[in-house]
Order: sequence, then structure tokens, then C-alpha cells
Amino acid sequence: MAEEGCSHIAGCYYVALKPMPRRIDAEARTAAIAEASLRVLERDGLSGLSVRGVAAETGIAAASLRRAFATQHALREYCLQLIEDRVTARVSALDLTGRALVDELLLQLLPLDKERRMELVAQVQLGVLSLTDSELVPAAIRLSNAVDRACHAAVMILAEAGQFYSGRDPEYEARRLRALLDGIAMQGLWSGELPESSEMPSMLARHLDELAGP
Amino acid sequence: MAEEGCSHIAGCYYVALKPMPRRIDAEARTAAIAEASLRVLERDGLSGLSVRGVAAETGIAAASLRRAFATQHALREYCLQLIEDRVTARVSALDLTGRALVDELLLQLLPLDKERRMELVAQVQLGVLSLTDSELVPAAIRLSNAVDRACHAAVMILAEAGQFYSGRDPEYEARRLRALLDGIAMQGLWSGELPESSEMPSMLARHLDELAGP
DNA sequence: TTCTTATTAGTACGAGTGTACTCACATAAT
DNA sequence: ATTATGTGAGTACACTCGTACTAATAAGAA
Repeated sequence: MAEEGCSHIAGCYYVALKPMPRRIDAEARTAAIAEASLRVLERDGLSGLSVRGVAAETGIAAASLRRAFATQHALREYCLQLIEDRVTARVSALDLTGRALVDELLLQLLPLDKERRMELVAQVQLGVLSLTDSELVPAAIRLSNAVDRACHAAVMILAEAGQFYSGRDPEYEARRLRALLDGIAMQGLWSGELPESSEMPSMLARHLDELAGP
Repeated sequence: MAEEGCSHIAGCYYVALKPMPRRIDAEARTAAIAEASLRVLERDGLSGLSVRGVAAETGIAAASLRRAFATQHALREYCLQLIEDRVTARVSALDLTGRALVDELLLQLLPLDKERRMELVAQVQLGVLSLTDSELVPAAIRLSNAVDRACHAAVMILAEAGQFYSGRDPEYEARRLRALLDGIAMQGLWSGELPESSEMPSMLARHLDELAGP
């Protein structure tokens, strides 16, 4: 704070007294911590999402984690954000159109492999926590809204591809699809199904087939 | 333990030395505790389901709770059992037939009033816990199976009432109904909808309507 | 080099946890 | 009245929790 402005020397520099210390890759740190948090959430549940536990899973000191996330609420919030980012990234990378796009888009929200299962378990754990922790509600709603948008987009894509019967109500079908998707996901979570023995994709496909006709 | 068999007295009784002490209404106790647990689960979440917390909510001493439920796992298990019992009792009390019965039957599984919402929140909290606590899995599966049976029964009732299109696959429709029901329930839980502004019943009814036709 | 910061390990505090006791008291069957 | 038991209140132990420090070390920019 105290700048030693030496007025008796010709070269007085009021600027650029910053030594520019150790570089920080804060982004990578927080990302690593949040991903470790997802692993912890799936393995140990909500009670495992503690400062010491996550720090150990990340492989850093508890104090370092405390510097990246000043409070555990910030950590929980960022976990929900990370889940949204990861799903969004996967969906954006899809290079498909029409019904095929819709299929893959919705499958990204079902626990069909380790990664998606981990995300979904973490999402449900934090979502349930938000039922009794109002601080977490905004973040949970944000993630939920993203899923809502995906379902609405799915219906629109089907309609544009001519695979959505014009007599149906797009608004209603989008909301029904959202509910069905959540239900299928829960069913898959609880039964701990293996990736390929799962009946989730066929169930979803059958429902989408119906939307094409009256 | 030590029986004073006085052999010098004529009337020696080797049996019936039990004084038969204080009467117990253990059943009412456990029920009161479990119901308090549901209240705690909805208000404070899983972290509130502690020995001291539940005892305080029940209005008894912690030691008394500990006598009724020797371990907290037993308490959590009984909560799931109580939820199943309460829903089963409500469903059994329905005096309806055909579509009306199906409607009311399924509405018993949606959070349409304080009681049903409390049950559902508790069920979800404990269900999520069972994802990382294998001890709780059997009880959670038992409750889930009960819901499955209800959905299958709903389809069968519709079929017998002639409100289920014969071209549809009952097995698939039962599983889809289950998923949809869970999804609608989640949607209702998170949005914290008021009892009457809810769109859950109409959404469910609309789906059931579809089952009657091709 | 020097300077500045991030990271680390460690400690500490107050609180809450499950579990396991003890002891006085009230109550119902004998 | 006597007796065995359930209850309530309290205490204790060994944890873990979030949070907040300190001091030492490591590493990059000047």
C-alpha cells in the first residue's frame, strides 16, 4: 500500500511497482477440485463432501481448497455449475440432426456410463440438499432450467424434422418428456444398471416414436 | 436371575416368578418417533435425522429413542417402512373403481398436500442416502417395488375398465407410467407448488387419457 | 539475486455426531 | 407394599465437521 515515492531522485515511478509474483492457474485448480467433488459425491454421498474429504480426493491440502472455495456453499454451488457445463459441452459437440440428434441429446442426460452416472448422482444429491438448504436453490434451479430447455429443444427439433405429429401440443409434450426423462434417469440410478443391459434408451426411443403419430 | 426356591416351605413355585412390570405401548412409541422423523426430514433434511434431533422433535429423551431404535440405521429403515404403510393404507381406503380409482391411486403418490409432500421428501432423502449406504438398499427397494406394483395395478384396472387400448403393451405402459409418475413428483417437489395451482394432476390425467386410444 | 505469493502442514476452537453409560423416578403387575 | 421395568435427564467418549489461524516451504516474476 505505502508507495515510497522518492522525490529526491529523478526517476520517480508511481506505476509498475507490482512485482508480479507466482503465477496462478486458478481455473484448473477449481476445476480439479470440483471434479474430485463429483467423485466424492458418488462414492460417499453428501456426508463425504467435506473440506478435508474433498481436499484428500483432489490431492491438495485442506487450506488450499479453502482458498479456492472460501465456503463449502461455494463448493457445492460450483459443483452444480460444473455439471451443467459438462453436459452442455457434450451436447454442443453432437454433430447430428433430426431424430438422431434428439436421441443422443436426451441420452446425455441418462446415467449410461460412469461419467454420466457420476454427474447424475451428484446432481440428485445436491438437488435433494437444496430442498432443505435455500442457499442452494438458485443453482439447482439453474441446472433444472437447462434440462427443461433441452427437452423443449428436442420437441422443436422433432417438429422441424417432421417427426412430431401436428395434432400434439408441443408445450405439453415437452413437459411430459422432461418428467419422463427424470423418471427414467431415477429408475436407472436406483437399479444400478449396467451400461448395455439398460432398457432406458429403448424406453425413451419408444416414447419418441409415439410423438410422430397421433 | 437367582430364584429363591425355599425348599422348606410347602408351596414352592419354580415358575411364574416374573413380576410383569410396567406395560409398554412400544408400537405407539415407535410410530410417534417415525412420524417425527418424517417431519424432521422435510424440515432439516438428512443431516437433521440425528438421535438428539429426532428425540427433541418427538418430545422424548434421547435415551428413550435409543431404546426404541437401537441404531440410527434401524430408525432410517423404519421411516421407509412407515412411508410404505401410510401410502398403502391411504390407497386401500379408496372406495372407487375404474378410471376414477386409477386417478386417485396415482395421486396418492404425488406431493399434493402437506402429508404427501412430507412423505415424498423423506422418501427421496432416504432413497438418495441409499445410493451410498448399502445397508439401506433393501428397504429402499421394497418401497420402490410397492410403487411399481401400484403402476402395474393401475394399468390392469384401466384394461379391465376398457380404458386401455388393446394394441398397447401393458408391461411397457406400466414402466413408462412409473417413470412419468416419478418425474412428475420430482417436478412438483422442486417447484414447491401450491396444492391447487399444481399442474401435476392434469398432466397425469392427460397421459392416462392417451392410454385409452391408439 | 530479491521479492512476493501460493501451497503446505499443522494446530486450534466450538459444535455436532453416534454410541454407551449411570442414576433417580414413576408406574404397573404381583 | 414390593418389585421389576421403562422413562427421563445427564454425562462421557471418541469422532468429524466448518472455520480460522500460524509458520515453513516452494516457485515464479522482477
